[in-house]
Amino acid sequence: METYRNRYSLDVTEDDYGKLITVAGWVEDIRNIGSIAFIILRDRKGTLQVTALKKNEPEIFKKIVAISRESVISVQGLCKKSDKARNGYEIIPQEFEVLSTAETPLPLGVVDKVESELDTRLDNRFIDLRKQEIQAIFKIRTAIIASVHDYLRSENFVEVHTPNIIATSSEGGTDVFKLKYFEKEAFLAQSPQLYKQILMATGLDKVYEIAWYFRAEEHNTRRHLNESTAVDVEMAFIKNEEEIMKILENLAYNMWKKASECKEELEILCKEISLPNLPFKRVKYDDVIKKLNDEGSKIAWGEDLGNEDERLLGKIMEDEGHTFYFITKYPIEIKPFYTMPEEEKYSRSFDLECGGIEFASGSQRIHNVELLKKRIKACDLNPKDFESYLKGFRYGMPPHGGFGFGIERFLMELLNITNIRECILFPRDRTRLTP
RNA sequence: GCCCCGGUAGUGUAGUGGCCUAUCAUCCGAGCCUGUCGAGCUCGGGACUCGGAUUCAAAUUCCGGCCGGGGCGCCA
Repeated sequence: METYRNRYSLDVTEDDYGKLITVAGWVEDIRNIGSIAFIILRDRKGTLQVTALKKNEPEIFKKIVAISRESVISVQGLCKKSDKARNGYEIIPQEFEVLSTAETPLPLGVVDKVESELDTRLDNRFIDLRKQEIQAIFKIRTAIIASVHDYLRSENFVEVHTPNIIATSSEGGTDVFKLKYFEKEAFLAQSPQLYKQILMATGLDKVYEIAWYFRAEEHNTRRHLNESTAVDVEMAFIKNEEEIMKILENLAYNMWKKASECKEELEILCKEISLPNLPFKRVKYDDVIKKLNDEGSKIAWGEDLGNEDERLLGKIMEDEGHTFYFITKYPIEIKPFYTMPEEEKYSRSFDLECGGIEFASGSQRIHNVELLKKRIKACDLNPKDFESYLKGFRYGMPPHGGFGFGIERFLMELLNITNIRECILFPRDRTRLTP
């Protein structure tokens, strides 16, 4: 054989009928009927059938019926029109090569009639990902990320890559992963927050990063990962947070829209996606508290929304016809130190929520170094630990703001996936460090 | 970090002191079968998370470890 593959299963057309073609992939199933045997061969596009008759090709027949499921093979054969085969054609093998033999039994069935637990699937993620419905999640993920690049570049954002190994924790407070950096102590970045802010002092004005977030919090839920990804955006010369919210809602809309265009994948997942209306509803924190209290929540002003409250609000907003909505003007005391205060007790901050789940969190930032130091102290942190960050504010820092937008959370809500671990290839959670 | 629940063949499960030489399906192996497509049929294979305790007797009760699931807090 000159090549292992010159057609994918679903790319075969009527023009190929009667011709020699070469296909390759994984043996999904073998059905040996005695004098005739079928192989269901799977590649990234779908499956096709290889049909072998014992009397015509006894040698190939013998090899075919002996192969184990999920082995990798390449087959050259006659592409024959057939009403009995699902794709309308089948391959009559002339040459047959086993590229890799799968051991038996499989740790996880690809097309078995029993479900497997998520833990088993994650332990054998490479097999789990052979399922088209699992692949569909990541194909949609690719499409979403492509839309992030498309949209933000169309708005003249510059893509950046900031360090993941950093000297101080990004936002203080929450747990960070410690590591040894030669003779020094370092941390894994909780987010690119401090660096994307420093970049606002450069004149790049608009930056974004598809960033890794590392969080050492010992949570054990279906909504949390210790290593996750996000779209981080920061932009300068803004008058207020509304300018950032406009970018965010357009970004979210574009991501949602792009996902809705993944017809094949959505069909595999049996999902339908309807587009939200722009602009998204803005609700002030004060009004959120009122709404929640009216519905029986005991939340007091000044508290952050708990999980139950977030879900309740999601329901309330849904009833009012809003899937996506912003919660704005949070009390300054429940926001991180870099958040721009407003009036006495509020802040120029916002969260983007969808159906009771927080997708993104952002704000206008403080650009005055003295105010920033004051806020750092007020949050029980030491300005000395933030010296290299603060330096960026001393030699000309324009007003700026931005947000972080969790990609896995977004996918989860988009596709109604109940466990966030399904939305990332190799999840890192409280106990999982492999694969 | 706190609380609740669980761990039985490769994968999923049934079994809550003796009916267990542990159920069923899937899977794996052998055989039959010329159109399968959740193929069918026959035969075979394979498991009680680990350590300790209670008991005449433990998959089953108790204690501890390990592993897993869920919730809360925190967050994205």
